[in-house]
Amino acid sequence: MTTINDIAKLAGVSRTTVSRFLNNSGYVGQEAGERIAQVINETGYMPSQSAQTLRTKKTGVIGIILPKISTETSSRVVSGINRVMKREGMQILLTDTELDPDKEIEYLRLLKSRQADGIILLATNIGERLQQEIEAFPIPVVALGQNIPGVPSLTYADYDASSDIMQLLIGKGHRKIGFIGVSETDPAVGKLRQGAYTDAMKRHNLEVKESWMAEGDFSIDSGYEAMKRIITGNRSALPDAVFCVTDRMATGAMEYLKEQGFSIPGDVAVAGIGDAVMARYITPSLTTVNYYNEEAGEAVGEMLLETMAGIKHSKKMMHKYRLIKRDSV
Amino acid sequence: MTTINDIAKLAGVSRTTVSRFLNNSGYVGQEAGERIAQVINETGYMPSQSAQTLRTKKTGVIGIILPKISTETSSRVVSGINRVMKREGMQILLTDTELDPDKEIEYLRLLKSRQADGIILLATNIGERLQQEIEAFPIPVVALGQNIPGVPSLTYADYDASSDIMQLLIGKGHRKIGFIGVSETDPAVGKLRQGAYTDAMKRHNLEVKESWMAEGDFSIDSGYEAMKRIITGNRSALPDAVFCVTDRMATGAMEYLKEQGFSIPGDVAVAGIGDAVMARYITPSLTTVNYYNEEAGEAVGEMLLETMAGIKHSKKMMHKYRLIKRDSV
DNA sequence: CAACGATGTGTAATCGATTACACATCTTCT
DNA sequence: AGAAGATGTGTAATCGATTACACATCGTTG
Repeated sequence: MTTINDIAKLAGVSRTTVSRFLNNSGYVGQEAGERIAQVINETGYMPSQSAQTLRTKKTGVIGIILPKISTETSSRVVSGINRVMKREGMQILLTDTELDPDKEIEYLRLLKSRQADGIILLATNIGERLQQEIEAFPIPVVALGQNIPGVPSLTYADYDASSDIMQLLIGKGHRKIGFIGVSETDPAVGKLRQGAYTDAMKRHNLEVKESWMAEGDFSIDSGYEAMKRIITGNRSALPDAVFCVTDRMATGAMEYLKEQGFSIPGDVAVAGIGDAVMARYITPSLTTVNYYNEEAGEAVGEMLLETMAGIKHSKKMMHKYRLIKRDSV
Repeated sequence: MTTINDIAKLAGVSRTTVSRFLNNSGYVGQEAGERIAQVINETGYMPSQSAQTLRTKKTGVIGIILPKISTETSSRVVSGINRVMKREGMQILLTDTELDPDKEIEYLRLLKSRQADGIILLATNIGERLQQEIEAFPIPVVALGQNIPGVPSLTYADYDASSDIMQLLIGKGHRKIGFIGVSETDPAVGKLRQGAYTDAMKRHNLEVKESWMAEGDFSIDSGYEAMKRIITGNRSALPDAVFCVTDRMATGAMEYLKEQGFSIPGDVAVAGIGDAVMARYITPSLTTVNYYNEEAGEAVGEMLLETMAGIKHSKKMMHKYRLIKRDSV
């Protein structure tokens, strides 16, 4: 590998001058500059990032901690983050916790040792230890999707969006509404969305039957199984609609309903959240909420940038969303 | 930030001993070791990656150059790569060319300056310049999906898989088979799959009508538009099947056909490639080919690891695939 | 024309780790 | 008992950049 010293030697100047040329700091003479430029071109020299980092403490890398790398939501968000980071000439270091909370801490530490300039955390469930770790953390951390106390967080409008879905369902005349959710250890998807469901039911004096509610784990299959449990457990009093907290689970639920010969939305209406690409192309097309994940990614990206620049950003902002009415309701 | 010097001071030893303790190289006394371990625990010290890299030339990071970050294929592949890299304690640096060939070179250079230990390249179209760049590249590069001369490459069985699809279509009695492809600048998806199509047609003495062929750009919409062009341009002699080179374009094509009241597969059969999640849940479910992208990711990962270890791996291997027969054919 | 600021370049310290080499003890073996 | 090896630790050079400081030259100004 060619180093700055090689360049200096070849161009007949000191490495100081080369460095000045590269960062255009200080003065560099016309002639010297040209010689350096030439040599750099010929050699294809690029400064060693690690040496630069060692001196400047800036890596130009931000870390993203994802619950799962290969989901539509993740990749949309990453894409958004990528856009703003690219603009700033920053790279992204990806890590994947596979839904294991211990790994969140592990990766936080790892990103510290890699001296990431900042970290974006897409947590699912947030524990005591996580918060403590971040508390004394030497590099800026921002969160997306979950509200983490003491951390600048950008959250989705989970409660409002879910309420809108419920409003739509009820507006269409549905009264016996079921619910397919996820574990309440997930504050946003688990708690908030379920809260919106029960609140809406109560507000309209509708009965919330325990047996109309089932829990999945985000997967399509778990939606299928949850729907099955609801149907088989309520032969005499079937719900006429089901609110699923993710599109994937809604897809599974629809799959089961279709298999059993139920018409959607005739017999049972189905709604989801997330606006997966799939949602538009399954039959019937799925009513859902679009969260603008990519924009959210851009937004946390900006948020992190500002936090890194020292701007106190601890106020959490809600992000816009859009209800998409299709044929499943 | 605490450094190795701080630890040394606190533990009352020299930084050499601390380093030896950390890497357990050389001897470290029982007592000294305990004191060091203690101090490290108390301080939460982690060695500076950049300093280590500067000395050892190893970053523990590999770069991935993707054509597009937010696609199902990309995220599956990345997930597979991630699995094997995690096992080796390596991190992943992601870059996204947004289908711009110039960026492939740009990112190659960038990853060089970041001293990635290796690079995995998912190229789409491969030019002269790219090859030259890699030729003299100081760090190991492997490719996935495209066969790049001089670079260890893992390619999918594009030709065979496409042939199987054609075989299936023809076996089902279809004779007037249309084709929705992508630009031939993409050797794998563009050329190979189209080659399999025309070869199969010729082998069976079937006419290949120019107007039955259309080109898209991977997007669902482009599949829709391509299908539209084929239908509107052939009112008198409609194809009775269409082979689409990706599931997304197949989805778009089906969408148009359904809109126009064609029955699938009754009037027109449709087949894709890729086994997108969606493929199983649209109606009718889409006949396609699963490429085991995640396993392919693991495989290139291993390939890169071996290349990094000095094992000459220039022989390209084909990866397995699986024909998935569903209801659209 | 002396003084001062602008311009151009070099010397050497520094960032935080690793590691070759040297040195001191302590065992163990003949 | 003396030599050879094992054990434990420290000194200092090194990796490739940035940057404070010093120095030289030149044009401008009062």
